[in-house]
Amino acid sequence: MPASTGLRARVRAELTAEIKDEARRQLAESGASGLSLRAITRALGMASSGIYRYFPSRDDLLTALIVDAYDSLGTVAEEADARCTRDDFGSRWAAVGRAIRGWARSHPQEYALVYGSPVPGYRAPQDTIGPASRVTSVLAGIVNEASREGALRVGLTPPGLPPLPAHVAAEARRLAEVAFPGTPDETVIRAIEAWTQLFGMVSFELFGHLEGVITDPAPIFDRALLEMGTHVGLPAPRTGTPSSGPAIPFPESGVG
Amino acid sequence: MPASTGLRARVRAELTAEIKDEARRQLAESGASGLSLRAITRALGMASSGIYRYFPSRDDLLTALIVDAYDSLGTVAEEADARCTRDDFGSRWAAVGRAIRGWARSHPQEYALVYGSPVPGYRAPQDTIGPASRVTSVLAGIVNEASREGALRVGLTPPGLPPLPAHVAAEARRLAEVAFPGTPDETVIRAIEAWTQLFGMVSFELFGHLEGVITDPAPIFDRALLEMGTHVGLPAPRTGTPSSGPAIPFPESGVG
DNA sequence: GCCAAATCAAGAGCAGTGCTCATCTATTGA
DNA sequence: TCAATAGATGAGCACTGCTCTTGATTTGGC
Repeated sequence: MPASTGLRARVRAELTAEIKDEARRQLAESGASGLSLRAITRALGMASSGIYRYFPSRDDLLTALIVDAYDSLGTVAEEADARCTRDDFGSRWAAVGRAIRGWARSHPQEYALVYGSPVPGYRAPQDTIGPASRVTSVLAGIVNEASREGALRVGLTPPGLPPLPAHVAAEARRLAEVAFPGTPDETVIRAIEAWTQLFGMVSFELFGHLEGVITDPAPIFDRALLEMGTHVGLPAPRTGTPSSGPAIPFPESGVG
Repeated sequence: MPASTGLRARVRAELTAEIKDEARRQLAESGASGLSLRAITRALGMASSGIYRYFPSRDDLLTALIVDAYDSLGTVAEEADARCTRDDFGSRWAAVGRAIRGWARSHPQEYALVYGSPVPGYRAPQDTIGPASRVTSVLAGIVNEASREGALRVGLTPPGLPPLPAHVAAEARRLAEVAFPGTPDETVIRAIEAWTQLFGMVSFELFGHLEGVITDPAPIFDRALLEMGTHVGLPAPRTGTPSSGPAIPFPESGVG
């Protein structure tokens, strides 16, 4: 018995983890609203009322799962980025995009939990905004570093298009201050567009809106990644055309 | 007593409509999983078991609401398109995009129902794919007509980018046959990108992922619409810069 | 080592849910 | 007119989240 405050605290931490693990298992096979506190306690062999000492309500459990999901996705994105050659910005963008899609496909219910419709009557607490920003930071970081090293193509607005309206430019400047230091307004706006495009496509695929429209989303997704990277001014990947892995099959293997 | 089969059938249709109306009301204030059949019957003053003669299960009611939502959104998109000058393709694209966002903002729970995470344990039946395709058809129709009338800018892939990979081109050709007759492969793929970008941005706004990132989404959304229209080769709107209406406020007013 | 205080486990219970079923009534078509 | 059918009803089942009381354990200060 090393730590005085150890025994009880450790068994509590263990049970908390077990509850979350079982919750994740049920989430994976029944979805968010199929998650039942009583079923969890039943699987763990404890009394149904006992779980409330660990998670004061169902929403609190859900929040914990959301935080974990954001963290899991954030880690995957960061690792994918870290695996790339630092100044190959096009490849980094593509790699992170593919990592996000891969994580979403191997954790569909957790993806739905964080990027689907907000759970009814549930308002995201402050705890989630920290972990939520990790993925976004990775994507923004690529654009920022490319900008800092002069690898970004600028002057993006084509001749036929009007320049950024005042409201848009103002928003871009505000955003540049907090997340895109030294990046041109046009680039900031296009980064937002690419960001929403990326998650829009993943969500459409995961939520079934590509069914009957696109037979194999992987190559389309890769092409979109390439074109959106170009759209924000990133250079093309050096290592040739990126690939989202196997064509049709993409079981539970994905990233951890 | 005019029609022999009339009285009973009409009162049944009326009650069915009343149930859906009450369901929509509850949906708007409690979300999809807050929808309770018993609460509906309570509000309608009928026995709780009576509702099952009109909707055999909760999922069937949900399906009916989904179909109605798709139809409502489809109508709004078609009307917005119809209001535009036929050969002003840039304006049509922008108008339909803004109509979609407007409908989503005034029917957030119904939008979440159809474009959010699929409700747990619920698989979309065939009934939904027809109405679901209406919005998509409007968007595709704009690109198609522009293509047919030679208003589409082609040769979109910039010098630095590789041409469409074989898999992507094949998918584009397949899609062109069913939805984009005579439209170049590059355009088809970019239309898919613009489509997912549009709904990606609306979903991010509706589901709170723009919170703390973008203060006023309307101008950004308009700019994205403009740039994505250009991305697929549509000409710029003739009527100047489009506007998504009032800056911040956007209450329940929207489209019906 | 003792003992009050805090923590935890357990079970009963409440109000709510979707859904089924037997029963009774009202409408229908022949 | 009358059997067949559709509709309305209330009881009941199994489930849910959550509360509260009761009793057993572990803790930290003395």
